[in-house]
Amino acid sequence: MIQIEKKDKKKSKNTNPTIKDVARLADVGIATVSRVINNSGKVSEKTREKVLSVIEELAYTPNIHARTLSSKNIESLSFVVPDMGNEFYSIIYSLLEKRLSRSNYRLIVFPLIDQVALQKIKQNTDMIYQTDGVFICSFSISKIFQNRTPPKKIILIDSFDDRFDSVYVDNEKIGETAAEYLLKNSPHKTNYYLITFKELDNEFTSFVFEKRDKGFLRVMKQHNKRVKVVYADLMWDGGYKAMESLIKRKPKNYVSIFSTCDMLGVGVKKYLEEKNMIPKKDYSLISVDNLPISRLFRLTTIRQPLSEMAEIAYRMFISSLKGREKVEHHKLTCKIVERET
Amino acid sequence: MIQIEKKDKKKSKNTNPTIKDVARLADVGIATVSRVINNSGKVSEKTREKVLSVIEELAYTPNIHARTLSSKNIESLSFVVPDMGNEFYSIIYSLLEKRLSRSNYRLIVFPLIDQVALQKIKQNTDMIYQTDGVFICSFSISKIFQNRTPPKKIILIDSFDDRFDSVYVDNEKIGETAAEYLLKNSPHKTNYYLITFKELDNEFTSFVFEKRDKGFLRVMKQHNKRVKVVYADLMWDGGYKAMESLIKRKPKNYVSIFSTCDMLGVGVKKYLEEKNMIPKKDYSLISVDNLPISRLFRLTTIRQPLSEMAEIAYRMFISSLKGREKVEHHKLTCKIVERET
DNA sequence: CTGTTAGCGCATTCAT
DNA sequence: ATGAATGCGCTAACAG
Repeated sequence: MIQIEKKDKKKSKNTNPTIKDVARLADVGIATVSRVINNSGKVSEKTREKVLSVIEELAYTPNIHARTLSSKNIESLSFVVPDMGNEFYSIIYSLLEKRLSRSNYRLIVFPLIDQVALQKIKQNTDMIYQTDGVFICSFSISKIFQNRTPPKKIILIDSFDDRFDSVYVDNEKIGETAAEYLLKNSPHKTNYYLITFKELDNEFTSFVFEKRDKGFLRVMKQHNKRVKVVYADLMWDGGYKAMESLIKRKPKNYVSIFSTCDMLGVGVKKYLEEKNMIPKKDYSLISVDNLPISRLFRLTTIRQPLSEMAEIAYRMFISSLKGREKVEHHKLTCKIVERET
Repeated sequence: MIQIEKKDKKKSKNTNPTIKDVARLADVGIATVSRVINNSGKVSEKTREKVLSVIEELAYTPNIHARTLSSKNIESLSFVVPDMGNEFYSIIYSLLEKRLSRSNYRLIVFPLIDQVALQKIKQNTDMIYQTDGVFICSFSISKIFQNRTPPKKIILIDSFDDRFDSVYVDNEKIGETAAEYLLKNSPHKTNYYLITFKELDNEFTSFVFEKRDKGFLRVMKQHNKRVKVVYADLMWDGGYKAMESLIKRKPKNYVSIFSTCDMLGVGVKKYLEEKNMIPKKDYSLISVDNLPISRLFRLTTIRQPLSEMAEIAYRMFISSLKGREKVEHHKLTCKIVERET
C-alpha cells in the first residue's frame, strides 16, 4: 500500500527528471553526471557521451536552485528601477546587461512601479536578497530598505548615498546650467517657464526633478527673473499639454523654457512648432537627458552620460567583487548638447 | 587544528545567517522559525516575537533557493523579449508585471539582444528552465528552443506556433489594412513608399515586419501600384533618414507612406513636416502600433491591442495553471486609429 | 504548540 | 575514472 501510494505521488507530480534519473539511465553515479554537466573533473569520452545522450533524451535541465544551494554560486544581480518604459532606464539596463552578459551574470529587473512592488521587496523573503548585488536606479535607497539591512553589494545609479557606491550626476548643477543657458540666450523681455515633474512625496521619491528645479530657480532668482512653474505628467504628451495650458497663441514676448527631461521637451517643442514659433527667434528650450529621440527633434539638451554611468556601475561591481572595501562615488559632469533650440 | 580550520572557513566565508542561527539564538527549533517566517501553523505569541526579534537582529533573510528546493514552489516566470528599449515591449512588460504582481509572481526579463544572450538560453543550465512558465515576445520560438524540449508552460505573445498558447495579431492583415487605407486616400498620381525594417535572417527573426510588408505589397500589386521599399534602422531617426534618402524637396506628386511601426512613423512625419508638407493634402501616412507617442504626433496608425494581449496572456497562464491542457490561440484584430495623417 | 527528521537536487570530498 | 556519502538551507510531515 505504502509503496503504491508513493509511486502514485511521484507520477502525478509530473516532476522533472533529476540528476538521479540521468545517472540511473546512463548507468553511472550522480557524481559522474555532475562532472559532465559542469565539464569538471575527468570523465572518459565514452561515459561522457552516454550521459549526454541520456540528458538529451530526458530533456534534463539541472535545477538551478539545488545548484546554487549546493555551490553557493548564484551569479545573479538585481536591477531596481522605477519604470522600464522610460527610455532613460531601458537604455541603462541594456548597457549594463550587455556588459554583464559576458561575465555570465543574470540581471534581474525589479520594477518598483507601485506600492505592491515595494511591499514585495520589503518582505525579506524576496528574491532580491538572494542576488549577488543590487543596482538601484534613481531611488533614494533609504526608503527602500529602511531599517532593514540591505543586501551586500549595492550600487547606486543616478542617486547618491554616503554609505554605498554610487555614480550620479549633480542635478542641481544641471538646473543651474539650464538657467545660465537660457539667460544667455534670452532678450530682456522674456517669459520664463519651468516645465517639470512633481514626484509624489512617498517612498519612491528620487528628488531628481526636485533638485533640477531647485538649481534652476536659484539662479533665476539671483538674476531677478520670475519663473512660471508648471507640473506635467511624465508622458510623451506631458510637455505638450503643459504648454497648451500656458500659451494659447504665439505671444509677444520671447519665451524661454527649461523642461527637466527630454520626454517633456519633445512635447514642448511640438506644441511651439504648431504655433509657428521659430527656435532661437521666438523661443529657447533646453531639456535634460539627450535620449536618442532628442536628436530627431534637434532639442538642445543637457546630456546625461548613460554609457559612462553603466560602465562605471559595472566596474564598481567588479572591483567590489575583487575585494574593494572602500566606498566609491562618481559624480559625472553633464554638458550641453546644443542643437536647434 | 581541524576545528580551528573549520571555524576559520566559516568566518572567512562571511556566510549569511541561516534558519539554524536564528533557531539557536531564539532558543527554539528550526521548524518554529520556519512557521514564523511563513505565517503557517500555530506559534505562541511569545515565541513568535522572540523569533522575529532575532531575525531582525541578524538581518536574516531566508534563502530562496533552499526554499523552492524544499517546497517546489518557485513562483517565477520568464519574459523573453528582443529589446526592452522598445516601448512596445516595455509596455507589454509593465502590463503583465502589474497583473502578475498581485499573484505573487516574479517576472524575470530575458532580453535576447544578441548571440551571447541566445547562447545562454540554449544552455540547459539556464535559469529560464527553472521558471514556472515563459512568455515569449515576437520571437519565432522554434529558433530559440530548437530541438531541445522547451520549458513547460510557454505563452507566445505577438507570434504564433501550433504547439503553444498564443496571442497575436495578423500581421499580413495589418499590411493589407494599411494598403487599403492609403489606396482609399490617394489620388491617381501618387508615389507609394514602404518604410520598413529588415530583420537579419538569423535565429532571432520574428517575421513580424516581413509579414506586414508582404500583406501590404500584395494588395498594392493587386491594384497595380508600384511601391518603393526602403529599409530603415529601428531607431527614432530611422524613418527620418529613410525619407531623407527618398525625397529632397516637396515633390509634385502626392505621397503615400506605410511605415511598419510608430517608431519609424514619427521620423517620417517629422521629415515631411520640415519639408512643409501638409497631411492629407500632400501626403498620407499610416503606421502600426499606436504607442503613446503616436498620439502626440497625430499619426494615423493601426492599433496593436497591447493591454488585451497582456491580459489574455495572463489569463492563458492562469488557466493553464489550473489544468487546462488544450492549446489556445487568440488572433486579435487591429483597427485603424485615424488621426491627422 | 513545538522539536526532530527526512528529503528537495545538486556539488563535492573521499574512497576505490 | 568513477561511485557513495555528506551537506547546502529550508519545508513538511511526524511525534510528542
